[in-house]
Amino acid sequence: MNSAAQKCLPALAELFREHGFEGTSLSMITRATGLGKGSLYHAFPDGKAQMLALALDDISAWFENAVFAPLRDENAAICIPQMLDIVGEYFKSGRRACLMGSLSVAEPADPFNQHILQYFSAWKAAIVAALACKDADGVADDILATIQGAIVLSRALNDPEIYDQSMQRLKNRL
Amino acid sequence: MNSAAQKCLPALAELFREHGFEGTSLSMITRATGLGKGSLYHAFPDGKAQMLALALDDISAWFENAVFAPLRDENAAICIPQMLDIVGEYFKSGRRACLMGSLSVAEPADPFNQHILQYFSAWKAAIVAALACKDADGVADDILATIQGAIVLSRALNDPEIYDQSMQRLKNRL
DNA sequence: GTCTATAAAGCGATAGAC
DNA sequence: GTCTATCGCTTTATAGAC
Repeated sequence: MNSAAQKCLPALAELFREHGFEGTSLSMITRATGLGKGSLYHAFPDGKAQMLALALDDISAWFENAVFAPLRDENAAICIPQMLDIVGEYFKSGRRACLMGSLSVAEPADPFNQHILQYFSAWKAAIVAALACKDADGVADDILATIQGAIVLSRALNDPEIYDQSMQRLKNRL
Repeated sequence: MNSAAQKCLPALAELFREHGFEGTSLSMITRATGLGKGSLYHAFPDGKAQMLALALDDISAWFENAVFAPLRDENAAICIPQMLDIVGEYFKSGRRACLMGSLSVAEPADPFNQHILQYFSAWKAAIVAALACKDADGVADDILATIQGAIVLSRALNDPEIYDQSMQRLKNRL
């Protein structure tokens, strides 16, 4: 993949986040990236589906470095709350949707289910490894579900405080 | 609204749930409902947007009767777990997405934000009234976020048990 | 009230000049 | 590597027969 393609992946992710896969048109993409259709198809020969697939890979890579890796290096009591802070910043306290999460509840799904499954599996595995306690599996599910649910609810009620307060309560009960 | 329109609202909701608003085409709708375009535009003069709007109203009405109303009639210790069971059945342990929730994280949103806000506000208010305890607001957010997050996660990991176990843990900590 | 036919616009994708 | 022009198709929506 060339650097022009690499550079526009964040903009693509943002579009898919806000409008979904079918709701994001090539004309929206040319507008947002400043690249014509010719350039886009030079960078992404397989078209829109590849744009989403690579945007998802880009997101996974970011999480691997910024979220999953640190969980393997420190002890749970410290690193889980740290993770929640980093993730809260990434999702802008729920103002920003989770692309992986939103694709898992709607959209064509089939071709991208693998990306989504791998993302959440890797995240969960990293949390389980950090916890190393009884029912770590259940607690990890609880953490991930609370994050995803807080995003949905704070967006639905248009109130980022709901996200922050949900994370505070999550920290308290861990 | 005529009865033919009323009758096909559940089928419409199911389509929008699985494919999103933009991902659901009129040809998919004619196939799923058995109604031609002429009939559809007779029932829904304002087209696809009205189909979604009325499907959302239909969902809200169902929740009002089956979920919100019972919360106002009984005491919290009994009715909250009962609500979780009814809702779990409705969402088929996360196999079925929440249309309101999925619209709140993606899609055109703007025209439908009001429906979504009202749905979650009413649900939250009913829970708060049933709880009648300190920080009822926070606990209600916790309940709603856990439900929404459990749907996202169990769909992403393709494992309905995650939904059921999340609800079990939620009951335990209430 | 339901159908078929059709209109107008936008879609994803391609070709070819530069 | 980026552009413009264009293809073929599907989209939403409408018109009019029955």
